[in-house]
Amino acid sequence: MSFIGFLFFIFAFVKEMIFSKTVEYAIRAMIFIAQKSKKGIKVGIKEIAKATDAPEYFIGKILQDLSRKGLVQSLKGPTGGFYLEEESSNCSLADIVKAIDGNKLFTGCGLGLKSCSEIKPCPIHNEFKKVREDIYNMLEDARIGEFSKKLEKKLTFLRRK
Amino acid sequence: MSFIGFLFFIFAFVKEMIFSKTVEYAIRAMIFIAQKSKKGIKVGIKEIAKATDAPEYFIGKILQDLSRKGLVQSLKGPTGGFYLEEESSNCSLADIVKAIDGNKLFTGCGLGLKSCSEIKPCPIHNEFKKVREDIYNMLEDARIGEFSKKLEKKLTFLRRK
DNA sequence: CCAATAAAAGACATAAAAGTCTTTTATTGG
DNA sequence: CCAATAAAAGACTTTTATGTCTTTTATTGG
Ligand code: FES
Ligand code: FES
Repeated sequence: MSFIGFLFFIFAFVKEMIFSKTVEYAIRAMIFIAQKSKKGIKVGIKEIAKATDAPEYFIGKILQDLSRKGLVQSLKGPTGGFYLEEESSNCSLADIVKAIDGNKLFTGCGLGLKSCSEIKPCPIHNEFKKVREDIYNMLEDARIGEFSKKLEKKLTFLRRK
Repeated sequence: MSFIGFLFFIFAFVKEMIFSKTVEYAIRAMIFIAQKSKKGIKVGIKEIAKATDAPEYFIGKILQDLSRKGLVQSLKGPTGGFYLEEESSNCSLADIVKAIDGNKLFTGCGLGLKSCSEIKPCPIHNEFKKVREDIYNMLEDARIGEFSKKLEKKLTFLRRK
């Protein structure tokens, strides 16, 4: 295979993840904001973008949306930025996914039938349903505020160099 | 909320599934072809599109691709169509996903870090890894040929009216 | 009040996914 | 051989996701 062909081969494998880019950036940003908020610090978009390795303007749009929906708080002007009130830092990753992409991930049919149905199930319904519920539980159990300690200790990361 | 607002509310919930449309159509089509192949019948694109409620030209493209990759067999001309050789009907859903979208779904980081890593894990690495493995096992255990009986008995469905 | 700051809002641009159509090639039965 | 058939190939369009830039609005400290 030629070198160019090899590159195509590699890029062919850069697709299809569970979450959209928007959701990925949103979760990383929210976890970062939560960490700073615990110290009473508000953070600006530039800092968030750097810390989470996300496109600056894009993460701005996403947070603007989450802000309208009340999942994150913000303040304009000098000393302004994004932060989380006590209640918001208890929000789950599932809440973020729902706010951005709705319930489809948690209720939709794995093979794309118009809806998931117990009565007229698709061939993988039972197995898929279980996985879907596992995903939901994982995201519902994960609260935005709970990641700070491990991040501080550098046991987990929001970006990779 | 206005009626228009309500419509937007509804449409906001039509996004973000685990599989791409391409993968969904591919799996439905492959299961259908397998069912017919057991009876020694080759099926054309029009019939596949109808039976699986997929866009005709699009499923054509998808099967063309899978055919090049050897996951499905085809024959041109009258009495031609798509069919599965014995070996192909033992192929797993994981094989189909891999052929179309690569390994990202099975190996990628849930929060979109450049790669998933045990050494520098993202905050949800452990939980996500488990879910990811469950998805892989579900798809690897499901063989294309094994769905025919339930489809015949109308216990499962490839389309919903 | 004012200048600086930072998010909100809205318009715009690009890339990728999804879907369609037309032409070509292979196969078949007569 | 020939006409009909059906997939392969390739070009194309549309839609959605992703990403960028510019202008407006709110807030602050001096
Ligand atoms: S019907 Fe397909 S997952 Fe339930
Ligand atoms: S590092 Fe994110 S899932 Fe492994």
